[in-house]
Amino acid sequence: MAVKKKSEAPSKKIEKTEKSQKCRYWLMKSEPDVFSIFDLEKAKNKTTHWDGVRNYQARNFLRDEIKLKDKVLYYHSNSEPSAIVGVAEVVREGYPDHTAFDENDDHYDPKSKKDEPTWYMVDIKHVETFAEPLPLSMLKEVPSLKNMVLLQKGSRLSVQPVTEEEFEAILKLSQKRK
DNA sequence: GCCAACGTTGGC
DNA sequence: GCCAACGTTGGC
Repeated sequence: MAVKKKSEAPSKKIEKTEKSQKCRYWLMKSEPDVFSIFDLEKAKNKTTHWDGVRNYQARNFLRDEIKLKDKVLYYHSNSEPSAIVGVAEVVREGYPDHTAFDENDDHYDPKSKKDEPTWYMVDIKHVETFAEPLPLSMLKEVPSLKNMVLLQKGSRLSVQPVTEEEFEAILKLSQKRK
């Protein structure tokens, strides 16, 4: 090729001074009949796009707040039992949810235009599946989790924030159950 | 399958 | 802008 190769940067010291932006934590719900954590494990690169969210509050998180490397608790809703079943990681930040443009898709939304999309999604990659799911009934018994969005009465946000403390407490619970 | 809690739509 | 009617979510 005629293109001249750019010379390497003279030094790599940037890496050391690079600030490690603290990651945030989220919980995403999925009905296991539709897409379970096992489906995520089996997916190509163990990765999927989180399409089909049609709620504005959740959309705002997907579009504006969820960043690369953020950790995600994977929750099985409408399940027996409903439970947190594992962890995933964000590998692509918010971009338009193309299923909204597809007339044949269940989540088609004629109001969403390609040049001004209403709905967004992120890509997440499987990190771990808990040895034992952590059922809702059990989470409700844990004092340090009482403020979790998931556990609030009437809460049905399918993409919701989780505090670092809550996230750590849940990992610990999972360790204990092994 | 029931139903409470939410979110959205649309008439006024 | 109000609010009734309707549709959806999701636990049980």
